[in-house]
Amino acid sequence: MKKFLDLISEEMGSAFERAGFDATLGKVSLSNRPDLCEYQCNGAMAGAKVHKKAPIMIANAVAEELKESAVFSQVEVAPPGFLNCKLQPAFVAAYLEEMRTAEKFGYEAANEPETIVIDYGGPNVAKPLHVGHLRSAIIGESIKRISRYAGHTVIGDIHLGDWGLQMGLIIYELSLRQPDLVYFDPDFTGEYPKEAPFTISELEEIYPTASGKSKEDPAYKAAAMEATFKLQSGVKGYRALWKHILAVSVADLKKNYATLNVDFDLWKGESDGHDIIPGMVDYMKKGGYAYISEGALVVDVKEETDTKEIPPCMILKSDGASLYNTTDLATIMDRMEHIKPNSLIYVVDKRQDLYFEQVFRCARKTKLVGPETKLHFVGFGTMNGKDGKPFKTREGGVMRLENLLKEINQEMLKKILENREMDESEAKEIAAMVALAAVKYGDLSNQASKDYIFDMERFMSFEGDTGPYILYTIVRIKSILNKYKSQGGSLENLKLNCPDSDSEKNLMKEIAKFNAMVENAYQEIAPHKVCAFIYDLANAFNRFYHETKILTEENEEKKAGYIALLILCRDVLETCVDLLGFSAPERM
RNA sequence: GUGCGUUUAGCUCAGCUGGAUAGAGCGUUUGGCUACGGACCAAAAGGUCGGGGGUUCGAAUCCUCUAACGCACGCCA
Repeated sequence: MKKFLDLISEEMGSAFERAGFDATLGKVSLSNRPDLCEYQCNGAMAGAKVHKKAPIMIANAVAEELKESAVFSQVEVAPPGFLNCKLQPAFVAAYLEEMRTAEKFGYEAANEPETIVIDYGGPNVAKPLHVGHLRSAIIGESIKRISRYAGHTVIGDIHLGDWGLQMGLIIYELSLRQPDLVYFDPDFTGEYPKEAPFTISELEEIYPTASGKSKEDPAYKAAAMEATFKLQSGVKGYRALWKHILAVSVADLKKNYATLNVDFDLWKGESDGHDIIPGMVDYMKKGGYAYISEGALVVDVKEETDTKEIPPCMILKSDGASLYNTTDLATIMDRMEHIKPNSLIYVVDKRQDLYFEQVFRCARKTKLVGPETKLHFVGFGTMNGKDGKPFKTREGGVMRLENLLKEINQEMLKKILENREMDESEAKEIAAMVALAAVKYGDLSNQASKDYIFDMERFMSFEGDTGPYILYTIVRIKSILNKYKSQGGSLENLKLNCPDSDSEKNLMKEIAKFNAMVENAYQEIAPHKVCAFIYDLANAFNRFYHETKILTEENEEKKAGYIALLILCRDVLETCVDLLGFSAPERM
């Protein structure tokens, strides 16, 4: 379906043409003077120069052409040349009726689907998720869903941190605690046990302990590095142990991401790049891209247009070890070879901007990535506390994600039980849904690139621009529809009314923005536009609801039309909420 | 030091890519429950869009200078 504004603009454009002016001047936009009109066109002003005619004259001529329009019920001219328009209710209703019955509400998904890899999440193995991981998960998940809705093949890759010194630390610490484990016996030739010799909570304790020791004790650190090296060079027992660590950790991560309603198509990690690193390094050397500088292997990524010095992209450290850039480049190489994406999107802390600039340039220069493949860095800002400083626990430590969510769920449960009577298990389930909406909406309604203040009290409020308010609106609609059904009404064979109140027409116009909004959110990689849309839509619905007797409407046909509008409104809202990565309960 | 980002109502944030009187929410003040969920709705007050200069019919938006804050700047990830 054509976009609503485009249709209106076409009508306006053809009037410009008939009056002897350029049709492209007929671009119509939402009015910023709602007291005067619904839509406006400023083309007469823009066209004054080209056509060497006063704007007011152009506008008058155009308005004259639109007197019998099926689209506009009113076109007025205001100095110096604004065209102020109102729409025919029947035109609005017809558009909505088409939307209602169309696939995806008339949103035209891409007819040549692209393959898009989204790299987000980025947790470290054996370390609990903390609030720093929250934004990547929430934003990445939403971008994935939006891109998918736009018709593309989207692959979400978690990109685990599973290969660095952290692994050596854990293995070494284990060797001290349980030296008798077969993994540490170099002469062992049998099968290693299937069960891991530790649980996730033990792992989570081992890592910080080991990390602390290595900072104090150089000998300990050296031993851990030795263990890292042994692991990376393929010592069997170490690899077997590493696999256990990975398995235990991934199982726990899956559980945690599931509560966030976040899931990944690929659970690849830095380790998956490891095997291709030697080949890649070779390739970069042979191609003449990489050279030794200050002992390290680097690729120059400077460009003439740079306004500042861009340091070279480091491929190998001076001791020959790989680093972050190395595994990222290897991962890119791997993805280009096996997935051949049209586009790669990284949802990462914005402080890594320069690193990714280097990595992207390096990937292009070395032709790992061709010019036809897009590389996007979606850097997100820091999640701050109410004091404007990075979010911490009350004690000043790093907040575990699990604890944060638990706290929020409890608060929400309390709120819900205050307002409604229901049994505890249902209340808990609903509280979790609403709490998740609060957290996600609170995050996504801000522009991703900006820092934002994580104010749980505000996010959890049922009033204002919040997740719970959106859910409340959806639940309210569902409740009305249920009542309608229980009164014997049918939800089938309905048809929208021609709107006869401002609030009904206004609600329809809000819904009509849907396809343009999705397109925009996809193009701009901007989930917050979805939030802005549903907030406006929820407001428009509540206004309509407040002014309209729906179930007590005596004219059955009209009542059915209201119901059709409610269904459409609910469906659009639920679709959008799904694009953001949460969902609405039946009641709350 | 260099580069990037941010700066819009008391607070938290939008601003559709240059349009008329800059918008929401929270908070404050006020009004509205005999209808379908008042967890709602309506209204008021609140602004030199960090500051200066420029571009043009017209600037929060584009250019330039400047200030404050944040971040990043080769062997961490």
